[in-house]
Amino acid sequence: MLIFALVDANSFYASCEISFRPDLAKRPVVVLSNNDGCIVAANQIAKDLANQHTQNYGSGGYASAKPTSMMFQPYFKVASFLERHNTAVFSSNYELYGDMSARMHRMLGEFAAAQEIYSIDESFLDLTGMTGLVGDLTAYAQMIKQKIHQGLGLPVAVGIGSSKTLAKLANHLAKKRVQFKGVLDLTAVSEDTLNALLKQVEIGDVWGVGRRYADKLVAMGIKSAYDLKVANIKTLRKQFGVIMERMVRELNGQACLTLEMVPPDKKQIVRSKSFGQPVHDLKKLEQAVATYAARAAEKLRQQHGVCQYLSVSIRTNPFKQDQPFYANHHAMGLVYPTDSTILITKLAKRLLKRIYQPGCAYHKAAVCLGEISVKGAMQLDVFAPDPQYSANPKSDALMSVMDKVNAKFGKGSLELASQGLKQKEQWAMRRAMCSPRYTTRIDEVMVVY
DNA sequence: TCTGGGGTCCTAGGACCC
DNA sequence: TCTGGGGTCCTAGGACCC
Repeated sequence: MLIFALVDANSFYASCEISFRPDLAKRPVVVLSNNDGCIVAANQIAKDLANQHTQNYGSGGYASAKPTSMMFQPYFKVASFLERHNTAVFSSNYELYGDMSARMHRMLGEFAAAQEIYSIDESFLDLTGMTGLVGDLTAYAQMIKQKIHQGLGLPVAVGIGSSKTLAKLANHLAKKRVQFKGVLDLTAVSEDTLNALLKQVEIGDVWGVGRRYADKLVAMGIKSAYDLKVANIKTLRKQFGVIMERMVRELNGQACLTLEMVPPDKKQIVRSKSFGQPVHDLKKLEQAVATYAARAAEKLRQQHGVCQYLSVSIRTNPFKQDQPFYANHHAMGLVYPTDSTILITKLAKRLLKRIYQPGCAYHKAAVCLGEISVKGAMQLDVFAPDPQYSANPKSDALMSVMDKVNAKFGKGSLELASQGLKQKEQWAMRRAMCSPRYTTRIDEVMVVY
């Protein structure tokens, strides 16, 4: 039997801050998002406080699957309430959290042969076959928990199960029920006990069940994790697809998901941020977009990628009822995939100009790089869409075609030409450029596009 | 006054090809 | 009765995660 452990830090951002300020341990602590917009982390004391006073500020505008009444509240709505209760409030410090996260994951990696770093504050560990080495897994997990606390001052909970979904679920219970003292090993309990525990977990708290699925499942009479475990797998498969089938199997202890020890490269890199103040001016918008583009390009180069798709979006504040709402985005494919900051920022600015409307109070901008591949592979892909041309992708003939295009229409004209083209049209253009049949018709190709 | 910033996967249907 | 059939690519939309 496979055995997975999920180690998850409690209220990670808040705990990081508390770690350096032990005097805060007995006070409510919250951490705010970018521009101090809303609450993204709250320690247990703050959460309890909020639960007692939910009616004071309602459930908030964010549709979160599993809302804790405190999380994602706009800060301004709860600021005075928090102040009355002597809450410590922090702006987010992502460098600190990133550093603490790296330390925690490094430490956790020491406790198992295999580790998957699942998120900033969660690791899956492979504990399969460890009982012979370490004996009781609950005791082992308690030891892990204590080491992390001693080393970093971070409280963590450990859930153990025979599938990732069960480990997640065990972690959830370990955090919620004080009697487990932060550790629950579902592989060590009897079937009856396991089922009794699953009955106590709301369907929406199962990993992979968001609000939409939860609503639908409840309507079908599936209200708890146990209900899902024993539900008819074929019916669910038909109605929800393969994801739900997998969840049912995982709940039954059949591991369908494996540990991913090497994080895959990103398929898409996004940099988006709301502004502290409304921005009207194109120049200022350009600055922001150029910065985001440069950061995204940096990230792209870190994974040795090149992007083939670029999009820029801007919007006004959707919460401002008294102002007209405007949101738009524009995308382009790049005939030459690139990781160049200069080119990417330049093209991003060009896209921005297409969607910018004077007179709007902009609130947010974003840059997205997509269709990312490893450098060498993408070159081949782009220069040789047909196998018959792939023998020598950088053949003299091809290069001369490109030289010819650039000479005739100016450097960068290919990017310009491909703006707004559909994927298919781009391929057609590339094929046209690569194919000896078309080399004499470059002028036509460029004119057409 | 003041409302986050990232990501992934699956599916259905249409276009197109042979 | 039954009006071809199989395959791929692309896109949009819907769901989820932290």
